[in-house]
Amino acid sequence: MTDSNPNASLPAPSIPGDALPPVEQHAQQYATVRNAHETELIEDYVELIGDLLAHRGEARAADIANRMAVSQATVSKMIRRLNELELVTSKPYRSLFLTEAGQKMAETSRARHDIVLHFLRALGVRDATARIDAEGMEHHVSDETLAIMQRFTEQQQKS
Amino acid sequence: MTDSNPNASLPAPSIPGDALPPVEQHAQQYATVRNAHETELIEDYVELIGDLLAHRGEARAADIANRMAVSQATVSKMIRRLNELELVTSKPYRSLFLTEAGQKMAETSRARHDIVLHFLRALGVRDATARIDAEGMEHHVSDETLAIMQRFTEQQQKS
DNA sequence: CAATATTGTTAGCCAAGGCTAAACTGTTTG
DNA sequence: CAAACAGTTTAGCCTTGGCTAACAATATTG
Ligand SMILES: [Mn+2]
Ligand SMILES: [Mn+2]
Ligand SMILES: [Mn+2]
Ligand SMILES: [Mn+2]
Repeated sequence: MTDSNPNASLPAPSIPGDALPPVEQHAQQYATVRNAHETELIEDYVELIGDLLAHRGEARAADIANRMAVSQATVSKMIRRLNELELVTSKPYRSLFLTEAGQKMAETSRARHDIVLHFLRALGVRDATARIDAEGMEHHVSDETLAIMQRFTEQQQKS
Repeated sequence: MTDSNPNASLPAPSIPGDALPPVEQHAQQYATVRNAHETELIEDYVELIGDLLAHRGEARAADIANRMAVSQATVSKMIRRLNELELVTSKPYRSLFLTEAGQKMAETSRARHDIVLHFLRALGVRDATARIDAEGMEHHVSDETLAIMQRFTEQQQKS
């Protein structure tokens, strides 16, 4: 479990900027990222479906495919998964709806996404860039950081 | 390519917080994230190998497995891929080295990672949290945002 | 220097998330 | 109302990134 370092007496090659974190902490970093990637896409689907329902009144597979730039087959397969996870309900060839759990996830995801987006804009990032960065960053921001981002944005607006 | 909205005369359901972005822009958001996810793991491996070489003098598969909390088989398979991509050179049962291209990628990734990490700390995020968040966020931060983060950190340090 | 422990590789499995092509359903329109 | 069109599903393929189990090579140590 510890690093193999059979020859610690070798000269330290070049000055290391920062030391490596302890193995357990380092491992936690990567594990958390892998974890986030497991739910990331699910969250984006559910969030998008929620937005389509709110703004358009319905969520069709074709709209999702267009907005995600993905084939309709891919969306169809994903919808089956969302159904199995009981996040959406759907009848064949019909529009989609969110379950209770789905609505909750959509709301949470949307809120987090907005905090990150507004934070980036408050930082001075151009809108188009902020939107792109937020889409990826949102899934990797802890609650702690999220709270700090929100505070920062509010402060910015008061000035 | 446009949204299907066969009944635009329906009453807009609830007040939408923010409008949906235009389809093309929205699609770009998701496409950029998918793109980042293709190179993310490669970058983390190369960066870690570079760090191990710098701080430990050698990069062994077992160290990578421990630090990433992943099986040795997974690492071994990945190393074959990195070899094919000509990012590392390796002889069976021996330590790893980075090619020219690999060193360049390691340097770039490390620099980006550090900017994000230092930014989060400057924002007031606790170190352990900042490290975890940075590991995921680094792959989703545009050059524009990166530059702004760097400036912010420098400003912070001057006060 | 032989036995043991550690490290690395290979084979074979699995799930996720893409794709295309083909078939099917539902809607619009001549 | 039949035909054409648009939307949806299914089947089958591929790559990535995990895993375990079995085996092979190297390193350590009694
Ligand atoms: Mn997202
Ligand atoms: Mn990500
Ligand atoms: Mn990194
Ligand atoms: Mn990373």
